[in-house]
Amino acid sequence: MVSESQPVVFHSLIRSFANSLIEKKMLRTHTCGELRAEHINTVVTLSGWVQTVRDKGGVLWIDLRDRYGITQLLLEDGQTAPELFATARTLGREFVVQATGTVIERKSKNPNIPTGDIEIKITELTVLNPAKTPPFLIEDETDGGDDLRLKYRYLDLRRNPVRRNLELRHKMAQQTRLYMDGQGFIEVETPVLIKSTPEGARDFVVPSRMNPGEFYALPQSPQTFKQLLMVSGFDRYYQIVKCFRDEDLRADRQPEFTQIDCEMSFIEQEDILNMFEGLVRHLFKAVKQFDLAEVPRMTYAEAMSRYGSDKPDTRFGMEFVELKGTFDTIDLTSGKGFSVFDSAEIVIGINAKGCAEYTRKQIDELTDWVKRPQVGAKGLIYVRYNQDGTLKSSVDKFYDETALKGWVAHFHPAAGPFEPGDLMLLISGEATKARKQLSDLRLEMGNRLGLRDPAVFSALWVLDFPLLEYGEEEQRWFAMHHPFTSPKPEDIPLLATHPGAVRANAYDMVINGTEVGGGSIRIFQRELQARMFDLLGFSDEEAKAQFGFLMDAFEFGAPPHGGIAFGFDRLCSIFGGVDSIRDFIAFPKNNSGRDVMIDSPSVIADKQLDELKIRTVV
RNA sequence: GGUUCGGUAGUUCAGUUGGUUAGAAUACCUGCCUGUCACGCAGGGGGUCGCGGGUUCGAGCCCCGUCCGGACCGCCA
Repeated sequence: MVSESQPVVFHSLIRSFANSLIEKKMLRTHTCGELRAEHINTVVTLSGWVQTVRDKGGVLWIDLRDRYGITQLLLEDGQTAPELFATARTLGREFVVQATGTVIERKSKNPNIPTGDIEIKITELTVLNPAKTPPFLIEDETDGGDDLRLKYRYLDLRRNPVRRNLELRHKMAQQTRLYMDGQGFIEVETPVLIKSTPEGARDFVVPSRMNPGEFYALPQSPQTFKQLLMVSGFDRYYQIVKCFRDEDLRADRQPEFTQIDCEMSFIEQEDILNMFEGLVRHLFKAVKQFDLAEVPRMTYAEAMSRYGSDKPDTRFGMEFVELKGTFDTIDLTSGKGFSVFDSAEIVIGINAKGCAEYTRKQIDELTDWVKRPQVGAKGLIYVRYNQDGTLKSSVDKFYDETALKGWVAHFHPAAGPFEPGDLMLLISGEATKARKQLSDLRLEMGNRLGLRDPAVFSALWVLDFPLLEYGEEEQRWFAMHHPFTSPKPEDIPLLATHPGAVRANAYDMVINGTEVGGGSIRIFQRELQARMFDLLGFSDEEAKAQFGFLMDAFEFGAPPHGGIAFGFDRLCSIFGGVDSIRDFIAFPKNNSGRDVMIDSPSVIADKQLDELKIRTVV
């Protein structure tokens, strides 16, 4: 469309643009989204991007687009100057143009767009800047793949769906600040160049030129700083803050992401739960006009036994039923002996309602699905409750109908009453693994049965997480949340005897199966904090070197405190009803942590490496 | 680090058992068209089939390697 061999045209473009500036004419009097029937007969000037040109010969329309909408420009044979037609016929997609004309009523209206009653009969048309043909369609339903869209993100951001996501994000941030401010919280910025710590996720590190051989780390969260702010007496702090983790990416994980980070003093867990249930409810109301139901609470242990997950999707039931295990179980000892069940620590199942008509092929396919390495089940047992009341299972060789009827009767109402037409899917094995596998299958069945509607919101508090988990490889205990999390007072005696049984004053908020926020009541006494570090395998010296400043601070009058942090990007994506957080971030990284638009990370010059004293001399 | 799917026109994709000149849609270009708004009609241009090697009379298709991308597992206190 625009060839490089048009210097004359370009010069004239620049001249006409200059002229319009010299005439002190406004580049626009209105946006492309605001003109309505009441503006008819007004002379207006619009500027924007050419969405499309529809040339009918005797009449030609230009759809002019900006962030606010699309307005149709009209050129008509006999009414519009021929030069304007000539200019209009040079326009390509995404040219930036300015047009002046009169708002008129359309002969044929378009009820699908807000400006569809009017059009602009133009008298002036200026190309402010031509454009190359974009590599993908700038339309709601684009033909561009993810990679291409990221490479030309500035074009992708012109599209309505992505722009709307950023507008949603803006609204979420605004409403968060409104709520937090209303509750007396103060927003304090904490440093970005901080200190690397061995616990938790990998740090991004930044070499220090002035301190050769030494490195800053970018914060995984402002955790220690917000605790220090509590010691300073800022009893209600929050921050909408960038955090960094050098771990592998996912659709819902970026190396840099944003948290709503909060901390309060002189509070108990109950205060935090109420305060931030309030925040989430406020956001739903203000942004989605949705009245979120009171957020139910569930202990970690309960979540694991009912859903096999610490972040269950509670938009649908399909709860676990234990046929063998630790809770409400039945006798599975069969006369013929089914070694798989006999040797299993646990046998658990779900009710896939209405799936009894699944063919052998479909069940085989499900079996293959759970046997994939990502899920890792050894197999899948089914019991089909036929419409005629008979039962058919994959273990008919081992269990008679009476036994199977016992299983069916064992399915409690929360699992979905087991009725003719239903399909029981059972997984057995070691408890932790089997629960995880059945949880994966439950979510997959939820997807297949359309039970995970993105327009439905179900929130949940998960409470009483274990304080510690054992790392088999390292042969030591790790903090499940982080090392500043306080144990439940009544469990403190267990620290010495059964560390794995100690429950933490820690809580997560889960919405639609996604962990959107998590926090804890912190340790605020030096003694207990030192004991935690000891349990986590820190020597006194290490603890002092890593967190001495915090331990010191605890000796200068630390108040009882606790807090929570919400994953802001995730929260936005859930509000938007989308799984990926990428389209709620203006310029995200791809799956390999690369920004394909600016091509980073990239190599740096030897000179820079020399200055930083980190150059490897070969 | 691993599993898996993919890489063919600007773009999104199809391409049979290895066999003639690699197709479709859309985008782009040209012409026609006075009420379009996913405009329509007619015509046209556009390909190192990611890259390297191998098997074969013959490779988009098979094999090996490699690069890139997606989803997932590990990882993410």
